[in-house]
Amino acid sequence: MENKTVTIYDIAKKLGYAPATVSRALNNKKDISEKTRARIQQTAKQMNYFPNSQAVALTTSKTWNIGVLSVDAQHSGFTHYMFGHVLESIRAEAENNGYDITFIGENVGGNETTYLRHAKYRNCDGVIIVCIDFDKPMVKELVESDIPVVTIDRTFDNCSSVESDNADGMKKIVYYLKGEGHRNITYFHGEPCDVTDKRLKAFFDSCNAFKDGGKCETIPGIYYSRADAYNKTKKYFHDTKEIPSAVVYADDYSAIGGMECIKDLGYKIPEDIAVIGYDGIEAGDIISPTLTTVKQDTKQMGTIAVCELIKQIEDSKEPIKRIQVPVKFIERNSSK
Amino acid sequence: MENKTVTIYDIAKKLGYAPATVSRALNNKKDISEKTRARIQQTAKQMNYFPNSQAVALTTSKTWNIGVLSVDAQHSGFTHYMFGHVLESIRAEAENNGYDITFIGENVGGNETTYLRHAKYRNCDGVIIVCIDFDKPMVKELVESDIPVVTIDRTFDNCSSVESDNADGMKKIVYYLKGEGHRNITYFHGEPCDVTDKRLKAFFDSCNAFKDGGKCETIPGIYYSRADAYNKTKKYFHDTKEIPSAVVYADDYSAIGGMECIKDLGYKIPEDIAVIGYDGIEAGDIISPTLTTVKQDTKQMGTIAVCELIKQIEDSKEPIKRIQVPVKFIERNSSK
DNA sequence: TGCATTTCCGTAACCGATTGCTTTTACGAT
DNA sequence: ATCGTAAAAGCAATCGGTTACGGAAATGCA
Repeated sequence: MENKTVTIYDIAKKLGYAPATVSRALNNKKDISEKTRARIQQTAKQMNYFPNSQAVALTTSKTWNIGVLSVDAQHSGFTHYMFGHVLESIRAEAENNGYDITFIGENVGGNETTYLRHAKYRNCDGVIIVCIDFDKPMVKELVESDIPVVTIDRTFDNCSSVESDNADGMKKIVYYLKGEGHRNITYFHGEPCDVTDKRLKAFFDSCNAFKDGGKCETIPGIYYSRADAYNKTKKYFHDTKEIPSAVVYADDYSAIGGMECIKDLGYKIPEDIAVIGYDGIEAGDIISPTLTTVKQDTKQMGTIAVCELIKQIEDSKEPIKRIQVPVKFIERNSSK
Repeated sequence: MENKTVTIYDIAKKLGYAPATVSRALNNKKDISEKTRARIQQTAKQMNYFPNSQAVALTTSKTWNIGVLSVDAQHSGFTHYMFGHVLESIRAEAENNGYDITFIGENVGGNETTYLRHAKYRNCDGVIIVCIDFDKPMVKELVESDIPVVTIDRTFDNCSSVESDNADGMKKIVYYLKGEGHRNITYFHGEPCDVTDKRLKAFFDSCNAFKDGGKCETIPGIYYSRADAYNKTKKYFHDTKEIPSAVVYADDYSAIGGMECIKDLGYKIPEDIAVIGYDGIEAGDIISPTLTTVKQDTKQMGTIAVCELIKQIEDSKEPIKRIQVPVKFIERNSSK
């Protein structure tokens, strides 16, 4: 087994060229004859040469590495439904473009750092941020740094963003329910954040667009918690004077928790109460009744984020963009 | 905004020392007085210095980076239930130990490479492999290289491995079913691979341990496919002469698909037929009836793999180990 | 006080590339 | 044959650190 890694010096020595010449040949630079270029490339291949990424990065200060900052409320990482799917899409698209990804964390080598320091330590060419708590000072520090950044589901003044069309998603839900004749709708929403704000606004705007005298209520809760949704629902149904005919949840997990409660309370879904979730998780199609929901296009979100970031990396004058990714309403049995 | 990154040369110049001295001070080396060490460390901190990882890696050839190779049959990446959870655990534990992770893929910079080349290109200190197709030549090449490797759910001669106790998991299932009085059991298993082989062997061994004249059958299929499980189940129930009283599936998703079919065929679960899955996905607790299953300890698996790998990295004489991670049987309503 | 050690720090080579500048070579024109 | 110019290749500095080696100063001990 050939254990020693071959460098451009080895190639140079073998062929009698200077290392610089080898470098030029391998990088398809000018100032080199076709003949030597071919010779060098060929020997490089046959010697199984590949560049040392650290050395390249040190001189060119380009690492072909993009940082990913992803923090959710429960710190579930990849196992978070939305983030996991977006991250997978990011990974795949990055790989297609020759980039590796590095997860940005709060500590490096055992001692704490900031996200920015971690990103700079690894010399990330750019960073994609997808997280709940964009208002954390550390996140802002990164966003405001000189590293190209693309954010997902949140906009900042100085960097591009990719957003799921949250307003439209909620609008689709409300218009659907109104179309089905529901007047009183209650929305159990998630933790306050950009996404939540947009959906809340769209919820009220859409409800108000119908002058049907219906009541639209919102109850605060947390994302991705069956238990929380169950408890909040129980309390709400106990306290409220007027039971709504339709309930919207922050996400599908919450919707599932909510449905459990609603069933336990003796209501029939969808006959007595229609239930709608958000996200489009697989389980929505498994449970009974199957769950009406809004599916976010996580694939697109990740792909677009990477493409935009690469543009920013390759051309610092690339204009900042706000990109909306469409969502899809999926009607299933929990609402009809 | 301070845009220029500070180097040890900046610190050296500012304090009037040689760069070498600064390096020694910051790395807590010998040959330096306590006084200067303190002075240098202090100024380094106040100048917001942090090392350039590429430069460090270039000289020390240690990158604090571990590669992760993870390929599943459907290429679902993080979104694969088992792998996603194991990967998250790996990521978290790596971070705790100061390592970043890099996903090893088949192409770098647009052109194809082997896993080994990718890992060497990034100079990974070590690699963790968790995948379906360990027999791929590229995987073998990596396993047999001089890079420390830890495999998950598969053993090789020359590297440590971490395995979920698949034999015990299946044994628990069979012994449970036998205890409940089931004699004929059919096992719809996944694609051929180490894991499948171990479970199959345990299935037969366990069944044979009971001399009750029961029939135990196995049907090949694929992992994580509701549709496949549905179809295989349908065909099996149609073809078989003797309907089994218990059915075991390769994983929980398959079990869910299987249950749909069984219900569609008019059988009651668990009264007519008991169903057991494998993995312990969240949905198993949501569907009805809730799914009896064997939960794999993905957290432990990832954590242990990282710890073992780091030991290998830090001491090349660290002995090779075979580590088994216990599983947990979870009895729910689909079997009782 | 003198000499042998330590202790502390600087010099310089090195890791593996890239690139501006210079030199050599080749070639066509005069 | 001479010169000018362009093409091809080499030289050497550089990126930001680490570390073997050597020298000076400080210390120990007699």
